[in-house]
Amino acid sequence: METLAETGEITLKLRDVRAASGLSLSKASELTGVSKAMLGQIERGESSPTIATLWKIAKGFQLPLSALIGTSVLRDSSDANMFRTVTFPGSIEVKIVFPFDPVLGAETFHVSLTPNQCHESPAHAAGVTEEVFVLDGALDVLRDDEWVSLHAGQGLRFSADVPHGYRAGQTGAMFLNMHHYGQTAASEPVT
Amino acid sequence: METLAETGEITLKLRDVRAASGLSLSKASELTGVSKAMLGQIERGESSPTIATLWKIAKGFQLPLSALIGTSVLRDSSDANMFRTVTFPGSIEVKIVFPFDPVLGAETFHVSLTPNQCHESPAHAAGVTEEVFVLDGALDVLRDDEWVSLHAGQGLRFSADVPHGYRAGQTGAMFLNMHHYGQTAASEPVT
DNA sequence: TTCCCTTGTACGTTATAACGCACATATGAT
DNA sequence: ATCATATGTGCGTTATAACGTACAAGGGAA
Repeated sequence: METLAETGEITLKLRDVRAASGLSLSKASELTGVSKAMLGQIERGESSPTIATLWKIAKGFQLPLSALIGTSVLRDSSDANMFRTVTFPGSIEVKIVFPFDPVLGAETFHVSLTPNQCHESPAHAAGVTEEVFVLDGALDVLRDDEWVSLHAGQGLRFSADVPHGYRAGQTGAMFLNMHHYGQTAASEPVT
Repeated sequence: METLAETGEITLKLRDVRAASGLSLSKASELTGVSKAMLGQIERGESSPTIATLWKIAKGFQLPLSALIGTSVLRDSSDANMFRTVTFPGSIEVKIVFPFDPVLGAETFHVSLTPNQCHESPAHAAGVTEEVFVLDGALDVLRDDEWVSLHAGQGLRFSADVPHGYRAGQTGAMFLNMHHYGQTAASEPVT
């Protein structure tokens, strides 16, 4: 089995997490039930832990597993990218509310539809989920070959790995559209 | 080391994933580079794979790691849980727009604040990100010891692992509040 | 039926994850 | 300075993940 050093691939975020919590290896050991020797080796990339022990560690630190596997420190995208109003050409008017963040695997758009305007969308990649929250007007969402009617203040969550679509009512519609992509940790090897 | 059968804990979704793709153990083996014997044991819960091999599998199937670890088939929460108006007692009025989904690791609330009402929130777990989208009124968000002013139609994304807070303007405020937890898979043990 | 191929599982071996303990190096106190 | 405690790393042993091969069971096709 290859080691992290040999493959040059990413190290788990364990060291960062532990440093952040200010715990020693010993404390972390009794907290997680994993020997401190093992914890040390994992931090140094000398060992590729089992998901069982990874789970113990995450549980001990009360963190989700993803907090350990991905690289990527959460960067604050609020300043630079906030309120950017890049608008897609062509059919519908789309503003970027929250740009895509690889850590979250999510992005949010603000979509405006003219009265009775219809927009069809092909199937996205597997595992993609969309959320729709209607801000104003009436909106029909095509999900599983069925149109679901929504009005302002209502929301709908659905899998976007099948063809789907949006259709505004007679007064047009404005809605938030969140895209959730599987997870991003996936883009980097772990050992 | 305990086995899945002994601890009664969750099995990885490998069997489901492979069944869905219609591949045999042999095919899956040469696709992922993991021996078919190992794949079989993992499916039966007789072995707790290393994250290294888990990564190989995910890579072979072109899936994110999260597709293998969590349980939880993506359930459509649109029908049953939509518009549930569970309201927190005490201070602020919160409605659940999108309930927490372990697959997405995300949830969305609809929060209403009375004029000048203020709500402080302690630091959440590491890796938690919040997004705020103002629907109506004026809202100040405390982020990094600094109040950021938002009005209707604006959004703000920030790390929620530090204390933060919300303060409505003189006309009150309504806003969507999205919580992104790292990833999910965290809610269930893996071996 | 018999042959052939594929499915998934069982066995024996090797590689290594995980453990407990001991050690070297701090950092602090008296 | 010495003593004390705690840090992180190295070593030897055990448990087990991972491999390769061999095997029993289930189809087809002749």
